[in-house]
Amino acid sequence: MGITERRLKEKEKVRTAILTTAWQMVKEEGWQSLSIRKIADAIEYSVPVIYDYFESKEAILRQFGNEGLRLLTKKVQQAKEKVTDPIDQLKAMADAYWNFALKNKEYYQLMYGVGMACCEGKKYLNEKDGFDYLVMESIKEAISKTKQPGANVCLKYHTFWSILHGLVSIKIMGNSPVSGELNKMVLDDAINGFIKNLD
Amino acid sequence: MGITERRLKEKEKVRTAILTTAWQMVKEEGWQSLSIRKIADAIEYSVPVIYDYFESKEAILRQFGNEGLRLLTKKVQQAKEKVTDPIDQLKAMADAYWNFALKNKEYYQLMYGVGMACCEGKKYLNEKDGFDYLVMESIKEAISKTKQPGANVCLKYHTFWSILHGLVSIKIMGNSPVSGELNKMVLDDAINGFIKNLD
DNA sequence: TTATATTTGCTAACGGTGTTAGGTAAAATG
DNA sequence: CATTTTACCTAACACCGTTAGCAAATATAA
Repeated sequence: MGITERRLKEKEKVRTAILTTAWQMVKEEGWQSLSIRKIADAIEYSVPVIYDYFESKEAILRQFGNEGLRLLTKKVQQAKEKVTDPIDQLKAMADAYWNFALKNKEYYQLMYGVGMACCEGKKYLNEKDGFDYLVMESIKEAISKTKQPGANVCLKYHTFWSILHGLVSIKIMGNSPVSGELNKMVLDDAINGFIKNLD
Repeated sequence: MGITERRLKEKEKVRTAILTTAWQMVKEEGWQSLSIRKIADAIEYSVPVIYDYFESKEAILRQFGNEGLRLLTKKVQQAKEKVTDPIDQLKAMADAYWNFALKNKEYYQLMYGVGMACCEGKKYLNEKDGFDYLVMESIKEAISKTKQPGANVCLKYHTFWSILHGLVSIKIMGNSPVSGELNKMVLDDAINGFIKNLD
């Protein structure tokens, strides 16, 4: 069965060629200028061939969206594992989130629709699986040591995430009048406020 | 000169017809489905006529963007004027911002590129004129009464805005697992944290 | 009033997009 | 060897923003 195997591998080759070409284009010119036709042109196939591998352009975007989510979750998890104190964990995770988003602007844009086509949002994410769990765990632990151990963990998680997302998307959109270093200070400031308020 | 006057008024009529038709479409089907051709069709003119009134589609969007900004600023200002204590002002402004964004989703999306085409951001806003000033004023005053009157006002403003924007854009994208009432609690929670951290 | 100039609006096109119908030639299967 | 499946293509459909160029109506000047 060597022949069909080679066939399968070549199909896989085309598939990855589509993805890597698409990714390269996005890195170079942004999501808005990514087109099926350009991909087809670059991999030297005709346009309909793309549709043998992906049912639509959106399917390609979904692929990247989920990939980004996986990478982000991994980074956050690794950051968390380096420390044990829940407060430190929250700080480390905020840092990791921030760094990921800015180093992988394209992923973040796609994942959360920051300045993207197609507003529906969430479209390109199956679930926000790991991240919420990782954060809520630390919050729960941190809260248990305070005067109000009955505080709503889900609410606190949502606040945490909102702060992060707001900061990141303002930064990514380039709407920020604040320069690079100061931005990191804003992050620390906001997270500090969040932590103080846990108590 | 009654004739030319009537002419001018009729030109103005077409211009506003373009805008109101566009706005209606956006309200009904979102920004992504707004097209020059559909507008032309709806106002029963041919396509190039649109270009006698607006130099491009982007110019139309800019129009709405600035309009949204003006409305938001007004709402925030009104909210601020109702109270005198700076802390209360910050809370009131946060509330006003939140309410405006959710009641005028379309404006907010356009203004800050939440799930929109064309990422560049800020594209549709001349300046973020009034809002920043209004907020910074209250922050300055609030800080002066604390132990650290030397804190960076600009940084604090940026933190404040990030929290708001994060919350709002998560809510608008429908990515939020949190329901309506809880969302308001998240806002209050986050702003409380911010205020505690001013001290 | 007539001749010229300006405005107003149109059709038709250019180059771009995602997507699909339908056909051909090569390869795999019986 | 015949048949079916696969791989791939050309050409089209229905959209999009934008613009060139023309015809008719109107306003201005002689």
